[in-house]
Amino acid sequence: MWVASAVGQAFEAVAARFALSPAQARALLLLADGLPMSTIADRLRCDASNVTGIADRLTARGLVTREPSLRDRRVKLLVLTGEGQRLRKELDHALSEASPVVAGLDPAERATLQRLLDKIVTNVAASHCPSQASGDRRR
Amino acid sequence: MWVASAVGQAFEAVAARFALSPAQARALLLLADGLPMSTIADRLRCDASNVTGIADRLTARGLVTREPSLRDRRVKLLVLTGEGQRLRKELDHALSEASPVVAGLDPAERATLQRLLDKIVTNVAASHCPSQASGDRRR
DNA sequence: TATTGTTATACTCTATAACTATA
DNA sequence: TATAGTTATAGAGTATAACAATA
Repeated sequence: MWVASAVGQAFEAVAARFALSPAQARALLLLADGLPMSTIADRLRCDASNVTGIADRLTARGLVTREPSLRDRRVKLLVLTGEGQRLRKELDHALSEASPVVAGLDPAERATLQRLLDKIVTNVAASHCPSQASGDRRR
Repeated sequence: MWVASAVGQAFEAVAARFALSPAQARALLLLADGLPMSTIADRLRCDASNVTGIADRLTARGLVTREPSLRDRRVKLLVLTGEGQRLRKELDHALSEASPVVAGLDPAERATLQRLLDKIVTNVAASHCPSQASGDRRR
C-alpha cells in the first residue's frame, strides 16, 4: 500500500508539471482515440456528470474538442486536438521516465516484479469482469 | 501503475464502507498515538490548513479530540477517542482483508513480491530522506 | 422507457494568504 | 522573527437529482 501510494504521488507530481490535475491527466491518457464521454466516465470510474467539467477544462486549454457521433446523436466524442496529442505524448513519456519504484532494482528483479504485476492485473481484471477479459466493450 | 491504481481504489472502497473519505481514513490510520496536527500534515503531504478541516470532521463524528501539548502551547495533539480507536482497528483489519492484489498469488510469489516491495520502500525512503532511512515506515 | 450529456447543488480535499497565539 | 493552528477564499473532483434531446 505504501508503494502504491508512492506511485500515485509520482503520477500526481508529473501531471502537475503539465498543470494537469490527476483526473485531467488520466482522461488525456485515455484519449489515444476519440471516446464517448460516457466511456470516459466508465474508465475513470466516476459519474458521467463529472466528465462534463473535466472536458470543459481540457477544452478551455485547447487540448480536446467535442465531436458529434455519427451513429448516435446523443453521444459526443472527446477528441484530442493537435496540441492535445502533443501534450499527451509528452505526459506519457514523462510518466515512463519518472519511475522511482524500479530505480533501485536490478534487471532480474524488475523482470520478476513485472511478471508478478502482470499476473495481478490478469487476476484482478478477470475477477472484476469475467466476460470481457479479452477487452472489448461495445454498446 | 495499473496495480497501484487498483490498490488505491480498494483503499477508497474500504474507507467508504466506514463513511470515511480517503484523507480521513489516512489520518485515522496515522493516529495509533496522538500526533501534533503539523505532523499529520507532513505525513499526509498536504498543507497544514487542510488538517483543520479533516480534524473538524473526525471530531464531529466523535472519533478524535484536540488535546493541548504540555511542551508547547501552540501545538494541539489529535488523539483518538474510544470510538475512534475501535473504528481505526476495524478499518485496519478490513484493509488487510481486502487485498485483491495478492488474491491470485501463491505463497512463494507473495513472499517474492513482499521482498521486492520492501526493497522499493527502503530505496524510495532513502532517496527522499536519507537521514531517516532506518526509520518509521511501519503501519 | 431508457440513455447521453448537461445543469444545479452540495460536500470534501487542496493550496494560498492573512490572522492569532505562542515561541 | 518564526512556528502552530485557524480562518477565508478559490478551484477541482466527487455524487445525486432533475432535465432536454435522442434512441
